[in-house]
Amino acid sequence: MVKKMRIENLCVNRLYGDVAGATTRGHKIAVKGGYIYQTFQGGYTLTPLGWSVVRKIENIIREEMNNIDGQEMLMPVVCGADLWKETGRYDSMDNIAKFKSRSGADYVICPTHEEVVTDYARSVIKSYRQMPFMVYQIQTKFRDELRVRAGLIRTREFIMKDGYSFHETQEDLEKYYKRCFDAYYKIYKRCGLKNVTDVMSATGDMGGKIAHEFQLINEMGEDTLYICDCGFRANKELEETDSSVCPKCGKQLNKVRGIEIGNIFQLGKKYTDSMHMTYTAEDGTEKTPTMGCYGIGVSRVMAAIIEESADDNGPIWNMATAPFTVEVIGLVDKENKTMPLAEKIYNDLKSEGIEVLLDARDNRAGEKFADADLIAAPIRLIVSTKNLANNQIEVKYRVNDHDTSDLPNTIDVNNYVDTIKDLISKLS
RNA sequence: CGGGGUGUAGCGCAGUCUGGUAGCGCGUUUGUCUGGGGGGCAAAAGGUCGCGGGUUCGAAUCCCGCCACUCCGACCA
Repeated sequence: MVKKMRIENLCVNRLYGDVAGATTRGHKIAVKGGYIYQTFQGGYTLTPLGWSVVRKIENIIREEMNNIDGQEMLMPVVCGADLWKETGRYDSMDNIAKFKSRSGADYVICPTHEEVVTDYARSVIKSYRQMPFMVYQIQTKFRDELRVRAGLIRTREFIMKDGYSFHETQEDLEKYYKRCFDAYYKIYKRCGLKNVTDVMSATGDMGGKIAHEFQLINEMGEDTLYICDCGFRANKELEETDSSVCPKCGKQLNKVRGIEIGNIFQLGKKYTDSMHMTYTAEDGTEKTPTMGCYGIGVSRVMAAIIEESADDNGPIWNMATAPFTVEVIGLVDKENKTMPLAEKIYNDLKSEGIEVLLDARDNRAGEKFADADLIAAPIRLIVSTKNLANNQIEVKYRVNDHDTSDLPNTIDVNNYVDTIKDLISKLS
């Protein structure tokens, strides 16, 4: 899936002026850069640019989930109401969108998939030998939230990675829970998120006893976190009692804002009990498995990256998440030497399997640079008469997870492919 | 769902109070000059002024109803 594109054909609308209704920096940039387009209140179209970022985040998540033995699958978005009535959540959850078919049957648009996955698992699992296992999916969810906020930070429709594990014992669940916990930190790091922490959280609609949220500490966050020097960390819902004192050590709690970018739960037997999922244990008796679930708001992660890493001109991706690896900009010259060379570099990089964007428009430099900042390819090549006079191509970097001070500012016009491949690996 | 706000050209807005033939900036198209951080000049295209009803000789403007969007709150990946 090698992506290459001329900028004028990229079906994305970058804005010049103000973005009406955007309250956070990240929301503004996401709209201004043309990553997202609001289709309705709480529902965004991911443009070719935004979707390519989301796909990269998804693939990072896939790799890390597969690394902890997760098995990817896909469940239906819409579900008959029966499964939800089995657990009682059809009536107890407020944000389920419900509708009736023409024949009058009740349906829900799944806000999460515990019921659906448990129904599947109980049809598959007969023996203790089949456990433990974890299945996950990356899929669109819909929650009829009362209020939306800040672009992709809080929407009604969103993309979520949801994983579900099944175990014989609480000990085994806890062991796996820890593996997943660690995998989450790897995911966020690979996505380029920096200020991530975990807090104990309330279990809410999901049920169970133990739950953790992964939070990006950021002023724009809608969650309030309480953090203590002794290591105690909790979110507001859990720690709403005497909010100023740590329940562990008695010291003063620090209050910070966070964007929730993941949530994991030790569910216990809430679903397996109510949905009568059993297996035959080693001793021959029928037993009920215990369960964990693991969510990441994928589209929200993209929003969180922009919220955390951006300058006044646009987002700052890393190599793993940027929509293009390299952008080649040809600056107009009278002799018409720069554009043919820009085209050649573009084609050469393309055939090397590098995701590359070409800006060879007959526009002024300022506009091209502004667009480049919004698209934010980590490596920017500028072909101009100025540097061509010395047989050089200028190179600029847009990353914040690597020191680029030792990297070259120009590249020899006769040997750019190897140099660029080397730069890509250095910045990855 | 409560309380505010807004709907006028692709985007951002003025005009509404005080009714009288639809405006500005940016973008788009054409020409031209320019050419390293969103440039200049000239011309052109583009609107049932959110929708429905009412008042009036005449409604973007006044009245009634509806819808959408948005901000703050309650709710949550």
